[in-house]
Amino acid sequence: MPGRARDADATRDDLLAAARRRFAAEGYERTTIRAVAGDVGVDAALVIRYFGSKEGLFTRAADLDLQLPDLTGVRAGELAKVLVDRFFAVWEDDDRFLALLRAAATSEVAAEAMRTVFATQVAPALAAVTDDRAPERAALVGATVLGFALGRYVLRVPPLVDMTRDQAQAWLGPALRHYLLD
Amino acid sequence: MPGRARDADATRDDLLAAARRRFAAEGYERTTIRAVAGDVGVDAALVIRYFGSKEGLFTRAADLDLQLPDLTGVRAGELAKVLVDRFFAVWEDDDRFLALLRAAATSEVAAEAMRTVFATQVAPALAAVTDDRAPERAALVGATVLGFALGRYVLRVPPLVDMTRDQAQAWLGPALRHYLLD
DNA sequence: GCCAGCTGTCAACAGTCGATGACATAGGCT
DNA sequence: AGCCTATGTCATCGACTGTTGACAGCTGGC
Repeated sequence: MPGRARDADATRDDLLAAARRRFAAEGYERTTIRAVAGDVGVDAALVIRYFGSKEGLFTRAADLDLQLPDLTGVRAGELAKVLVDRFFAVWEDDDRFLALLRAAATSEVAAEAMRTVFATQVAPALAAVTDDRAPERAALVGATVLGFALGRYVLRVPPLVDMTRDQAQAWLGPALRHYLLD
Repeated sequence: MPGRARDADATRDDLLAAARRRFAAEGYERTTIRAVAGDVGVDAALVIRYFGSKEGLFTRAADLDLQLPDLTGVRAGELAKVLVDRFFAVWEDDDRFLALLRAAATSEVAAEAMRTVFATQVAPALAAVTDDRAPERAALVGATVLGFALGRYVLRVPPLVDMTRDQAQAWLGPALRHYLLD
């Protein structure tokens, strides 16, 4: 019980949290297993034992659950607000999203993971409010929020960084509404 | 004159072209100087002699000139078409943009270069057609096209990949118009 | 014809990385 | 208490990286 108890599950969780921070801040290639292990105060070999490989660690660290609500019956005027709220929550509560976004630019595995998020989470949720061309609409909504997140969290373009959640909602709302309903 | 003439300028150009292809396809970290040199059939040390370092090579390879036209007096209905046309040209005529986009996700140098493109090319061009909140509007237009490019060329989201230039224009047009004029 | 300098090569270094397998230690169960 | 397994460490391997300095060969000007 003194200091670190020998609790494999807790160590695994710590490693995943550290991996998320590193992947989100530095991308896939610049993140080293040694650094992640060091953050937790553990040997790098343990990471390999627990997750098999660096790719295995990433896959486990960056699995993303958007938890999009059921949009059936949501009024058109409320749609964008609900979506933007949810995306902001995903972006800022956890490092998973940023880890996935940064890595997706250079890793085919991560890009595939991102496509899967689109296909299994975004598209089905939006299908409830669009009657035609659902895949295109979902892709355009995704591109919109990805572009915003890229500019705000990765490129750090000043006007996007300084924007409040409400301002972002006011700007993105009509665009999302257009992609979903026009 | 047989085979490769000993022409330093031509070799430099070949190296830059090869570097653009590699950076665009694999990102900054996965691109090795040895591979770029190998593509041209030259020793890796020569790359260092010509460009100083890997970062120097990247900077020279990924300098981007959008050549945005003067938008003064362009009718509101034509604005989006002009912009989308120009961006498609930049995306598909050269690998510079993709190299910069991919690298910007993991390299602070590349992110800074991207911010500079925003500040010195996009924002001034758009300032001609917006009267207030020009920086925000420019940033949102940038985020829109970046998000689209990310989905289409990097993540390869099927609906975006399959979209024709005209379809993209039809979808993006109203969104850009909103960001610029509303 | 020959030398000087531009163009390019070669070998190597110093560091880092992911991954492996042998080894140590702690702690619960009997 | 004593053992057995889960947990974690250590040393090391082999490959690859950016970068450097010494060297080689071609070519144009005197």
